[in-house]
Amino acid sequence: MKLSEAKAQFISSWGAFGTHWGINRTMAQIHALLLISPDPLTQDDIMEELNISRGNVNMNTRELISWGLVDRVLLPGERKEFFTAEKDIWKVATQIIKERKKRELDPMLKLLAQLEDIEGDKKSKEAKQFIDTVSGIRNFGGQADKMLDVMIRADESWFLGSLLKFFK
Amino acid sequence: MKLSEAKAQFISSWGAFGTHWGINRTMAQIHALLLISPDPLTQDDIMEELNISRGNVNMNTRELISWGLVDRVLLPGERKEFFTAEKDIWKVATQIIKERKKRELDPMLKLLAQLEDIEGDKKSKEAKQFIDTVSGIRNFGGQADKMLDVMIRADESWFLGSLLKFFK
DNA sequence: ATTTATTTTCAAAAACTTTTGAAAATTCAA
DNA sequence: TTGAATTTTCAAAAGTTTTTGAAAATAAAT
Repeated sequence: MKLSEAKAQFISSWGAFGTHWGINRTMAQIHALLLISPDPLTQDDIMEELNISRGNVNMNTRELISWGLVDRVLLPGERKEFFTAEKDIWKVATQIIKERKKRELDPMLKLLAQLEDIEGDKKSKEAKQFIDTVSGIRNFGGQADKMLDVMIRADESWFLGSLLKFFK
Repeated sequence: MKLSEAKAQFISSWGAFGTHWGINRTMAQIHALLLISPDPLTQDDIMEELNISRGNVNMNTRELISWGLVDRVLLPGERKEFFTAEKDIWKVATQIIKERKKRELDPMLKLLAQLEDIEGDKKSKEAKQFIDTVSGIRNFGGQADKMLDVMIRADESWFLGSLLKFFK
């Protein structure tokens, strides 16, 4: 496979996979493009490479920045802004986990805590199943939360090394 | 909070969270409803509880069944089909991980393997960064894949117990 | 074999999300 | 300042996904 072909494939697939991960297609494509670009790119570079509008690039680069996956860089002597992506995949994964935990898991656990104490008859079959389900999810979520906290704080080599030993 | 109110909240939030996890809103709501229902429900029960059409219930229950999260049950003496959800949250999580691994991670790793061997000059800055990025993702994904395999096979108590010791 | 209950299908409608592009705002240099 | 380059915004258009509901198919009872 030629490099140009492989690049196009990578960008398009990363985009498709992104949609399964709560990230929209274009955002994931821009991310993919920046991941394989050795040097920072401008808005215009991205527009041209991916054939998308200026507004679209602007909106999605900002979203990538808010996810902590992309940085704006200013090159000396250049008027335009450049964008560059974190290349270390462990850091990328850690950052995504951190954001999703904050945006999804933490609010869910907060809500479940509230739902657990309901008024009135807790002896009915209905109430029992409700409380059981909610507390089951809350427990599980709590464990996951702790585990992710450790992962986020962990150093890559320490973590992967230990995990491999653990699962060997 | 009253039970009815808490139930409605749970269903609606589970639906909202589902959308972040590659499951559509209604599918997640039906799942939530079944999770908190002590007894199996019919298509009509679900239609009524969630105010959605028959076609919608039919489509989404089938999808839930294909994810292995819901079962069709036939109650003796009843003409209609009933639906029931697996209530053990560890099994639910395991099942979701298994399906997503199959649907997303495995195909991605397969593709990345193909992209790694490109023709021609592998010394250019462009080619180097591309190969680096792809192999980085592939490595990371490979580790994740192994780890998830172990998790899927693991028994809850063994797994959570060990993990807690490990992360204490 | 016919009727009745139930489930499935799927085309069209509704709802939702993403993209565009041109105008407004901002930034920088002369 | 003023003007050119660049970035941002956002309403409307395009695209995508989900939902509906009625007709077709299937299954069960009489």
